[in-house]
Amino acid sequence: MTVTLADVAQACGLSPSTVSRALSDPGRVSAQTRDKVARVAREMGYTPNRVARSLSMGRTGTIGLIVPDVANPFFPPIIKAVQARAARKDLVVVLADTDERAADELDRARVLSKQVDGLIMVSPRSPEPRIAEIGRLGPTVFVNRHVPEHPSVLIDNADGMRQAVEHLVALGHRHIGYLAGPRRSWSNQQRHAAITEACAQLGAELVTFGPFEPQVQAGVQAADLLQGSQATAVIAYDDLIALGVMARMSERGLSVGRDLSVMGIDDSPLSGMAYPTLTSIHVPGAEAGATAVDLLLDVLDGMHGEPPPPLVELETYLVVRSSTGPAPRR
Amino acid sequence: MTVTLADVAQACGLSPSTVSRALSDPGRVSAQTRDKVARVAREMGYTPNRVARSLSMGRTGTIGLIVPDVANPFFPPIIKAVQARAARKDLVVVLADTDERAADELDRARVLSKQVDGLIMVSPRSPEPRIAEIGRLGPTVFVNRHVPEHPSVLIDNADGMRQAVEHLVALGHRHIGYLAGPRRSWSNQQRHAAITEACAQLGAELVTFGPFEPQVQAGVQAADLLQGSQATAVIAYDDLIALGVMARMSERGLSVGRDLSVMGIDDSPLSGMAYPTLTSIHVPGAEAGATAVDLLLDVLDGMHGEPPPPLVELETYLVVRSSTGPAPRR
DNA sequence: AAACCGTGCGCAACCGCTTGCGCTAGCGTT
DNA sequence: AACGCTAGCGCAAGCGGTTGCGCACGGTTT
Repeated sequence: MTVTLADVAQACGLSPSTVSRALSDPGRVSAQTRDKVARVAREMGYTPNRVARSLSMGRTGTIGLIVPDVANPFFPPIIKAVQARAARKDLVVVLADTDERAADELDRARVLSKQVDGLIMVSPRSPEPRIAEIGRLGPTVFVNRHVPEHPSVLIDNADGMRQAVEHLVALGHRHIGYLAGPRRSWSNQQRHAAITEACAQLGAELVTFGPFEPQVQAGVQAADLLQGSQATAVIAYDDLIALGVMARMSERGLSVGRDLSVMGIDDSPLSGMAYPTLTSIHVPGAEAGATAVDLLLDVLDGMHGEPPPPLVELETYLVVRSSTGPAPRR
Repeated sequence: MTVTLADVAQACGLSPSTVSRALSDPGRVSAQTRDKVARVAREMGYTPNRVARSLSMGRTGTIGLIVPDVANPFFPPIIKAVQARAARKDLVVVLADTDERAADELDRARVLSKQVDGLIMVSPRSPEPRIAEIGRLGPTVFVNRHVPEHPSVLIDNADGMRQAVEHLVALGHRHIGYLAGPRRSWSNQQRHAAITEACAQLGAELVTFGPFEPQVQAGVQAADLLQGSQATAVIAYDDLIALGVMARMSERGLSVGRDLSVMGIDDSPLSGMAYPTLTSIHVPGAEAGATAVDLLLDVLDGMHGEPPPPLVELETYLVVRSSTGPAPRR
């Protein structure tokens, strides 16, 4: 049925070993042999069996990618970038979605780890010890979470949050709300801390609400909690929540950008399409994904000198749109 | 380092074959043996090597999923559903993104086909012969494209389009525009044909523009092409294009829903968040994804009776929001 | 008591490819 | 002319499981 290396070898009157070398490591065989093998292989329609190769080489040519929620618009660009970068390195990527269930992360990682060369964990929600266990499963790089002893690509949340607060303060806002993300989210912790600090330094008062799931629906709830608050501006943990807030506000007849300023984080493609367009902190997801692949490959290829675990931090920047405006007089 | 079946066997004083059976097919060994093996395996931290198993069984426990663009919001729900359904069947999914390049589909499919049990091709753009070739690579189910001799899950575009046109005609529109999707897109052809027919039957005049890529930016261009047209309402190939049109119209000071009615197709999560909210034809992406997995499994498991290639057609329905309204008087 | 049978395991081949090592032949040295 | 070296291949042993077949043993039939 399917043509194997042995078949080609027989057709060429050579041994399988030679054919193998001719195909994968030309230069170790004579020029004629190489050409002949190449020709016969093509004629016979030979395609190497990747599984067999994996078994004997101990390398699968596959990387695992685990994300909390494929449907959250923050992740697709990352997934896409990982896929693209991996593809050009002749790797395939297996994808797992934990549906925001932290408990599933370890399980999924366990399953995948047995058939991939390395793992990329994006925005993992698991508690510290469990994360460590995941790290022990095999070469792993973390995105959006700092894990000691492991390469990670992080977002410079501190800087982004500072820009956000500066922007609001410049517009005259003195009472700012933060709509927190999942309690277990590392980036939520980062963002919260950074905002707190920025507010303190810039003389704004901060009120925190939440935690909220990163979903539009949660933003809708959040909007109602804002009712009794002093806040004239809110920063949401992510664009989804921000969109929910805006939708609900508009529904209640309030004008976002005038009566209330709303900022998102991620600058997902949505932000430009919403109404009003959403001011957001741009987070370079695609870049993060590509970088993660690079780091992983560094670990896989260069088992040399054991360089200190690389830690890449990506810059963010503020994108001002129309959901933020001058603080209303009271 | 890593503990293998042989290690466990030795520790138990048994042969590898027995251990293998004890683990995968209890019932073929005595109760005591089964328990002992299970215990020792656990103690030693044995985890089967999936690659080795794949090689000897000829089954990888992996399915391939190829989509045109992960970043297009229509696809993530499908991906998520496929992943979820596969996971509960103990399958992992490898994902490939062709970035809307039809030419890449066959290549990616070739690569994946060698390490998966089956393939799911979502909205493939390749021309007929190439599709056939993909189908020959191994068990394949197609989503959003009808491929004879292969299981496919389709969207009942005809019905959806008819609903769309009926809606517009009921609002008094007599000149309708269709913003076509990629020429090679099967669903674009379907939709175009269905709209054409519906317009003919319902007495509306149809003008087609495009083709356009399924991107917001393309919608922006499309909006400008609409300028000189008679059309008082447009149906876009997908939500993205529709959103682009709306954005551009608003920018030009026109009121979508009054001056011009706009409809999308897909009813992606975006539609509810846009401004104005987008009337759209709901396409059950998640359901399609899950169904595709089921069909694929049918093919893989039941090599029995060779039932006629199943063809599942999913229903669509109209979701009226505020981007469509009565036709303006002229 | 002899023939018979089912249960529980082990043997060994195999899945398809990679790779360390050894052999051979042809070449250049001295 | 005898010898060492190297380029080019083949042998065979894995990689870690699965599985058809046969064997031994204790227990039933007659």
